[in-house]
Amino acid sequence: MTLSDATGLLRGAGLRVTEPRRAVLEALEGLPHASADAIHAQVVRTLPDVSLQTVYNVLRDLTGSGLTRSIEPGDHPARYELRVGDNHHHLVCTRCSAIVDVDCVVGHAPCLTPNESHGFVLNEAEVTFWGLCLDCQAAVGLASDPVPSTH
Amino acid sequence: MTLSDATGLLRGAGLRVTEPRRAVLEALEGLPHASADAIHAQVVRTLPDVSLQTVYNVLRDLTGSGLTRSIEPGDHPARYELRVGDNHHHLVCTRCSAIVDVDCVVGHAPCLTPNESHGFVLNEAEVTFWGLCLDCQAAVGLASDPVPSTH
DNA sequence: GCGATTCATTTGAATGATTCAAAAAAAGCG
DNA sequence: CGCTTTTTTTGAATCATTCAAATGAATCGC
Repeated sequence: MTLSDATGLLRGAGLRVTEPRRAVLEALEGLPHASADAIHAQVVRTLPDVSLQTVYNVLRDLTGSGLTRSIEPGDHPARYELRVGDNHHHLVCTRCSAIVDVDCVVGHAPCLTPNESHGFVLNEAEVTFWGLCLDCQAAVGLASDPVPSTH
Repeated sequence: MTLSDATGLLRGAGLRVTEPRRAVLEALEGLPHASADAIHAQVVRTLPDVSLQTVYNVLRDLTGSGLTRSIEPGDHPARYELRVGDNHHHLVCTRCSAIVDVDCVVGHAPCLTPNESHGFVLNEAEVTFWGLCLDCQAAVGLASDPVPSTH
């Protein structure tokens, strides 16, 4: 993300342009699905005085303005992403917490309409797929079966 | 839930039968989707000395044994339910946090298979529907439009 | 460009859900 | 009934997140 991209996004959202805000946007480009803590760690590499509290403030404002989206998988700390407005979903690794995006299945909006809505007016269907990522499959395989079996 | 039901469930799961454990099972029958705190409040009505810590311990053990399931919608505290093993999903009210069950759409397992699994081996698809429950629709309507419009 | 006003950031502390740890009590086995 | 293992209690710790007051910076009108 270029400096002017971030500036334009902030202006467009009616937010003041500040260094911490630009830095958080830039960090999120390189670290999709990062936690506040991880974003902070990245931001302080260029702006050493930015506090974690500021990162929380910035993420609150960005999310409130629709520039970022927060996801809260299970009991993990919240993660943030730049990809907004396309209602995509997530794969979460149960072992290492890696997260990757998955597009919503197109054609029949599969999960947006439950059988019975019990009178609820729905505005979002959130889908989280839990499983083992490739790396963790390998790691678990090694741990439980260090010598590849030939059977 | 009768006393012998709870006892049988615990025995069947290989867990020792204790009063707090039976009381938590009974509480969950009357309070589906209750938080640890809410379960505790119910349990102490019959067993005043049971601590919140014990409720957490019990819920950990019950969930570990498959007698209960925990759900963690967004940043809400965890909720617990007796209904296990049928992979149902939940409607959560964004205003009052009410939760109701919805069955998985039958016939085509809609959400269990994303388009691309990115190499993940999946073992669960969790679907959370966010919206306004009936009561909160009424309450919001009243607040924003106290005199029903005739237009 | 400059100053006033509004909004952002910092610092330090508080909160709330949950977990850890050690000691006391109870469950289940023989 | 007594022994061993597991559970419960008590009290404190942890972690992500939020609150609040004071300082500092960004924008608007001139």
